Amino acid sequence: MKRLTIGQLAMSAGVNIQTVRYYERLRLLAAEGRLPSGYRVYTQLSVRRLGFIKRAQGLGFTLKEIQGLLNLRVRTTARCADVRRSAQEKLKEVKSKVEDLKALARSLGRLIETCRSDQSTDRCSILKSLERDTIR
Amino acid sequence: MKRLTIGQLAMSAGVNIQTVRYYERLRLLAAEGRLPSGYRVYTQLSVRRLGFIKRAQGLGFTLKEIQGLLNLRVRTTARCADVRRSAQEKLKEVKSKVEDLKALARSLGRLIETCRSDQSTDRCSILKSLERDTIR
DNA sequence: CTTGACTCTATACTACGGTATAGATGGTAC
DNA sequence: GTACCATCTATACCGTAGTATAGAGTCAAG
Repeated sequence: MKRLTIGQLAMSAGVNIQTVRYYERLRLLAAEGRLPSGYRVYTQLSVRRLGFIKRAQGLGFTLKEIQGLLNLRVRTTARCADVRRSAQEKLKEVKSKVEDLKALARSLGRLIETCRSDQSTDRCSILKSLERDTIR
Repeated sequence: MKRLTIGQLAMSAGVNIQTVRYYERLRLLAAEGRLPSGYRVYTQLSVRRLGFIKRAQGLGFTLKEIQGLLNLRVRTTARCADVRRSAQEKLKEVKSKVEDLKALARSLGRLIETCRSDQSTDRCSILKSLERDTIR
């Protein structure tokens, strides 16, 4: 199996070398081994694991949560149901955030529509609306 | 208008007193004035402003971004058109954030659907999906 | 064999969004 | 008038997720 240095691994995932070492400190990503010089050695497994971490992070999981996911994978006794529950919780959060943002977008959209741009600030409907509790 | 102490204001929004002073340092929330003793004095306006900050924060805005939203209201020299433009920019941001989150929700939903909860972890599709590049 | 890029450890620093503490003073109820 | 709680300033600390730097050692090309 092809062996990689820390620099090559970092490159493969587009992260900083320090980030890889940081993940190692957090016990998220161990090197496969060390050269006599002390250089860390990685393999394709490391590339996949790092990829897993970055993708999960992109899905809104914190590093701590990712640790949990990775541990589930290691403990063969763990149930898929646990992982599923974790993802479902995340999904609920994300959906509610979407609704909140859509409400804000509607508010902003409404304000922009009613704003006549040729007026001075003291008659701007956006500002007037922001002064009241119209936003939510 | 009813006057509040910092403790009452903090209580009204369910935040820490230190948080209120922190927002003051960040120029997000100034006290209406001070008593001879130096105690900060707030009004219902402060309550609404703090409420606005917490709501916007709940919608995923950083404190810096919230500053921008609040400045729309504060800069009296600005022309209404400027305000409108700012609001439009913000709307664009919000909409794109919504799209990102919706994509994230779809990914999570797909993963949850294909995960059969009666399987052990080594066959869990959520983990498999994260391991390969199936997501996105 | 030297040069330059890479890696090592250790430590410090960053940004963000707070929270806690110390020591002093203020406000109020009894 | 004395408890006792609230508030004041200033400074330090927390967790999250990194990024930067110093000083030493390593590797590979010419």
